[in-house]
Amino acid sequence: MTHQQEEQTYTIGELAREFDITPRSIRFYEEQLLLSPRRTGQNRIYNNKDHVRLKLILRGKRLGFSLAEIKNLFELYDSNPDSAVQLKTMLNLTEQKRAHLRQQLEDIQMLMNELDEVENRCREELAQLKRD
Amino acid sequence: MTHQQEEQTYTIGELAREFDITPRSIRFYEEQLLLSPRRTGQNRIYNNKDHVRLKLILRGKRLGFSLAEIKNLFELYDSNPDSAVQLKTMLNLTEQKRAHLRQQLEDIQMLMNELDEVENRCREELAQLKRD
DNA sequence: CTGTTACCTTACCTTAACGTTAATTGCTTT
DNA sequence: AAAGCAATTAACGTTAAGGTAAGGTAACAG
Repeated sequence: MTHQQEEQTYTIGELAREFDITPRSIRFYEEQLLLSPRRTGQNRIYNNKDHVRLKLILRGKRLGFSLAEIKNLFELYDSNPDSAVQLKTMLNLTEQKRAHLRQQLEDIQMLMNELDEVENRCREELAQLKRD
Repeated sequence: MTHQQEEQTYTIGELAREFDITPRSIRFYEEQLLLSPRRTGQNRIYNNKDHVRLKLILRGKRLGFSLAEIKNLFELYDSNPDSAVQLKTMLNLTEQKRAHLRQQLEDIQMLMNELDEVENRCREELAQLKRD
């Protein structure tokens, strides 16, 4: 019984559609060494690991990280965590990122509050207008 | 008793230092119509309103908004909310921004979780190394 | 065989958000 | 008066993240 590892694969077009980006972007991420899909002839074939990576890339982007930063994180994550030095470096970096995220959370909180106020004022004024 | 409204003012250098950006950036924001300080002769004089605006600009930037978007938000915020149409437009836009922020919150949550895992793994490995 | 579709590469173009440099101006401090 | 400092304008340079156009290949449909 040959145990075929039927791993799922994707074409570049499929990924582009799924994540609502252009193939150009995906190729660009590869050019920047954030992805490295297999090939069949010329064509790129993406597997599950690539799929996950792409998702992470986009998540990182939404949070305002540059592709270079995302690449760094990948490299850290992938690097065999063998030396204490490496591990400590990693801890430092995660702490930096954490600080960044905390700042963003704070910003979001303040903005949300302001949006609430604006919205309330709007609603009141709308109500006023209706009353006439 | 002449009630002097001693409003606080700032030079461009003071603002730059306070917010840890360059004067160039502040002038650029003005060029993009996000600020419009008074002048004494050639020199720019910023008041409290400008100070608040600058803070908002930077907050917006940290959240990934473009200067153009921030400008739009300012204009909406400033526009006299007189017509029902205007108010409804505003409500729509705030809802859009809200969705954006929610997405970011979700992203941050997932990233935080992943950072936690990575960190824990690192700490365990460090402990391992020490034990030898 | 022709056309369509999806993929490919190469190469140049674009936009946002400043950085950098240069040349100038007006204090104020020595 | 000279020097130093903070401000000014103008203009060109830079970087990131793709967009876009041109030309080419492979598979398949009619």
